[in-house]
Amino acid sequence: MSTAPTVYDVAERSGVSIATVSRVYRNPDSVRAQTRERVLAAARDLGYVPSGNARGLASRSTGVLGLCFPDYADPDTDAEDDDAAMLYSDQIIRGMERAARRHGYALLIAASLKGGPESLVAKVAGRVDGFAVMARTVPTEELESISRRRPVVMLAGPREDGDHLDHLDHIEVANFDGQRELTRHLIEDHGLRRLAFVGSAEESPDVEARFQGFLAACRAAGVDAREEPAVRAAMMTQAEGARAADALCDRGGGPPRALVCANDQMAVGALHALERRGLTVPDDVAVTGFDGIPLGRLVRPTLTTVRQPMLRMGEEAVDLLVRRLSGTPGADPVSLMLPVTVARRASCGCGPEELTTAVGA
Amino acid sequence: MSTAPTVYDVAERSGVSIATVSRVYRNPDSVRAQTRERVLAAARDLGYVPSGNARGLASRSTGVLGLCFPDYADPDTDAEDDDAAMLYSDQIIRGMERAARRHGYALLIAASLKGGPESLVAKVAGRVDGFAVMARTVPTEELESISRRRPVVMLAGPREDGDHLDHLDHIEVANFDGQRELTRHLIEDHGLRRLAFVGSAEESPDVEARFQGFLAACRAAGVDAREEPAVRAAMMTQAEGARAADALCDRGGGPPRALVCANDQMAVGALHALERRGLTVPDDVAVTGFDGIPLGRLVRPTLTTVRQPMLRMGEEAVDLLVRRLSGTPGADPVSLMLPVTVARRASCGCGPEELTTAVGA
DNA sequence: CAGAGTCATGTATGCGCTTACAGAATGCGC
DNA sequence: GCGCATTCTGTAAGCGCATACATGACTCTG
Repeated sequence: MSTAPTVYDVAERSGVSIATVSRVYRNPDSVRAQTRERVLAAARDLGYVPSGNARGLASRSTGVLGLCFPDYADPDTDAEDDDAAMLYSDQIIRGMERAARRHGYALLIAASLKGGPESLVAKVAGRVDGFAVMARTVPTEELESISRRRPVVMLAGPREDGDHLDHLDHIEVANFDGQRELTRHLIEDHGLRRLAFVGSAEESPDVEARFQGFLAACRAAGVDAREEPAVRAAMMTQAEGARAADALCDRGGGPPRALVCANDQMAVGALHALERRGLTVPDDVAVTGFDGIPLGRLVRPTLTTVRQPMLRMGEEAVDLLVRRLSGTPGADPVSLMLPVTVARRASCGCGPEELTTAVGA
Repeated sequence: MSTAPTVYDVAERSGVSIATVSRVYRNPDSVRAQTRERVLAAARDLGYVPSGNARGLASRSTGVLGLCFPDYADPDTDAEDDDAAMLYSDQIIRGMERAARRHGYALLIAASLKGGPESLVAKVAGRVDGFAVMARTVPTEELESISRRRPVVMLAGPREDGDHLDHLDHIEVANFDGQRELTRHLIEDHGLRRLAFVGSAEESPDVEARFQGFLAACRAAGVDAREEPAVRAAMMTQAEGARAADALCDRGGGPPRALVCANDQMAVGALHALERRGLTVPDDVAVTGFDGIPLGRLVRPTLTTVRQPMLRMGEEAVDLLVRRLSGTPGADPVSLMLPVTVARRASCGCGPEELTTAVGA
């Protein structure tokens, strides 16, 4: 790995100036064909690759978009089973990559490190033309500051009214409507009335919106529901989901008729916990999730859930960024709400076939 | 998005020199605490984010690793069904991202564009400290030239002996052993003897290795097998898999007893085609794939296949790159072969439970 | 209180490229 | 063969940061 060749080396070897070398790459038509060939030949001989850093520095743009996502890795997931490890952040990545490619951008991705958040921001924000952030990955204050200088779109986190982030674009999904429809289904179509919502201890606007949807459906049907989630899991993982299910079963009055979990991972954990206790899903207890991760179709019974359009969210994010980058700077912040799909599978008593209903937005 | 603030702005605002500002970020301990605070405060006020480009230029390293992968998007896949769209490149991405994060790197990803290959290389190679390439994503000649100046690891493509690429690290999976074991299983455990291999028209070392494994198993069992794949699909997609299955059924002598497909997508296509013809899998015709994509477990009958350890491949790739970046330059090229897992599911006559056997390496 | 030793900070240069701008070639009509 | 419009190419000035080196402010010792 000797020192990499630069424009100077190529220029010298082909007997032109560095400006001409640069032109060959940036604007080929502005160089006479014969000269161009000489330059390209020299570049080939030397193994020349233009430095993205220098190029970016000089031209003030990188041609790269970024994505910061939380480290959702669920340590409970069987490491051997790659499929199950695919979470929905992967789908956002794929969606963004596709859209970015269409627009001629590459994609830089980084999960939040526990190490100082500066590292995340430095790694991503400093190297891209614009980026998307999954909610609560980066401290609000930092985002606020960064988003003043370059386009940022917030994913899956509802706009937090009144705070300083209300000037950045953001994309969310119909958490409320989806959860309400799913809950309505449990109540009206399956006749369940003792429902328990499994939320999370961490403050999450998504989870809160889902809980409100749950409450709305309960109220609409005249079902008694406490104003607080029945359980708040410490983390939204399988282990915590299992623990939550156990806790609910051990409470006075026996297990509820349905566990409405705020995400799929917890729901899968709950499924396992109930099975261990000898309870049958959905006959003894129905279980539902939220997200639509692939694992939900692999478990038995298959998991009834609300599917988020993650691929599309990634694509929309890129489209927004690109629009910002090429558009008028002062444009008003955009807020998208994407519809979700209620997927009724076996764990609520439907199935084995999957039935779906689009909801929201 | 007015002009982004720079070290100069921060320096001025906090009454220090730009060198001190730089030190605050690069080497905080070398600056007096009081000064540091002043600088950080100014940075915060201004919304300062260090330019990755300038940093990279000056320090000659980016802290970013890259991945180039082919555009595997299968247009046949139902766009609504995000799960099914997850291919194994996604798993490599995830594996690389995880490992990269552990080592303090971010990950830049780009699928090959049809547009001039220069774009791919310029986008990725020029912006990273090292990168992985999925086989045949980048023209050999270009790779050859680039890999002289920075670490490159080739994924899933067997070393091509005798060509100029034999000096770069590479990671492959046990294509031969996996396909041989799977074929042996069909012949010996299910007693099938009329097998047809569905290969691909494009030249692919992976597919070739798989075919050789197939042949080896046939020979070992005294089964008559032609020396050429029974069909070479134009592309390795569902549509082409279906077409291949139809072609085989229409040949004289009726359908074979087993379709051994070179990848999962074609196998899924074949499944559909056979169903349309009123043939039952596995009773009339057994079908097998290769890769282990999530979709394989979602189709009915579930797909017997050879699972590649993609997550691990991504992780190993990053480990290799990091080692190269920190190690002695002249070290010999490394070649890893990762074991695969034969997953026996319903489409070969096993199942409904999945049975697995590790093979190779 | 001078001189040596530390630590904190400033000065100056270059990383490899893009891009005005200026200058050299070339072509055209007359 | 001259003048002028067109190409084409070279010159030079940064882009924002890291860092070697120089400088200045102190502390400590004798």
